[in-house]
Amino acid sequence: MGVQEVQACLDSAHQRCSESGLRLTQKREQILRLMLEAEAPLSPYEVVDLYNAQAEQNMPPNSAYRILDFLAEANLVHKLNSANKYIACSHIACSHPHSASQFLICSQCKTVKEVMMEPKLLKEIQKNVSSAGFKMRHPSVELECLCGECSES
Amino acid sequence: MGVQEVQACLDSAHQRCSESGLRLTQKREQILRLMLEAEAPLSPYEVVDLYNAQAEQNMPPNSAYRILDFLAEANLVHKLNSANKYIACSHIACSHPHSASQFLICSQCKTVKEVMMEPKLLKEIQKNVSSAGFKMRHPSVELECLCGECSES
DNA sequence: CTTCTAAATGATATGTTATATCATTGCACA
DNA sequence: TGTGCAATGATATAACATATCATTTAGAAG
Repeated sequence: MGVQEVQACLDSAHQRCSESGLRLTQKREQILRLMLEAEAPLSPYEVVDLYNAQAEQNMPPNSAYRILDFLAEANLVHKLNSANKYIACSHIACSHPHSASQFLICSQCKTVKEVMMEPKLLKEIQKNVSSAGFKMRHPSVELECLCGECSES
Repeated sequence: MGVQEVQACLDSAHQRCSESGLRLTQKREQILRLMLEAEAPLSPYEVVDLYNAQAEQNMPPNSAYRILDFLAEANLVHKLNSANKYIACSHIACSHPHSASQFLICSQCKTVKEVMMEPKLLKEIQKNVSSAGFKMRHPSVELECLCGECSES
């Protein structure tokens, strides 16, 4: 993601936060920037290492956990439960609303692709869920895959 | 699951393993029995504790990890990646083939319900995957939900 | 511009989960 | 009944996650 795009995301993030009364503090913004630039899923400890290397500071792990949780709550990053990692949302700067995401996770090289689910597909899944007496809490799906490159080799 | 059902699953598991050249050793069978009786997702360490309590032995954690991995490879238990837990497959003793599973995981009380996906639904998901150049490796889906009871309170 | 307050972050310790390495046991096969 | 490989055990330690309390900082109120 280019510098301008990152900046656009940060601006948009600031706006969305202030609209909903959330505080996008300096640290949180720094971490969000880092996630946007990474464009790959990062664990809290990886975030710590990256941040400390870049900022020559010493963020404790619990801060990284807290900040990532905040960003996930604010829908600025997604939590990939199956990998215990976080990845920047690829639609922060978009203005139009989005359907749920499918995360395709290559179990070999760990790249992640976020694709949209058709509303119809989401509805079908939710139908299964509700007929079992459950309610979906987080309309996203993580799938264990092989990416194009890895499935060739 | 009743005693007879558990036994039927174990018998079926033995047969399936010998057919495919896998060794369902005594330890592995004991762990599988334990998982079948539990009917709930268990972490490797929970398996260790249960086993040690029942058998008055002292299984090291790495053995539990290895055995659970084996059972998952053999499709006798499912690995729930989002929870890092394992749950006995609810269809070991069935003779007919099965479609992929949807695991509905209550994020509050942690109960899990395994429901089947209609082949049509699975196909749609796979279509999304392949049009992104990926291949599904494990046709199962874990969904963060609230169960009936928890969504009431 | 201060002062107050609550939220955010830091420091520290420790609990929990996962894995690496090597020794030992046990089962299949000759 | 040895022999060799797979399975398991023993041990240590790495990696991950969280709990608790101290400190700082940002925003509200005066």
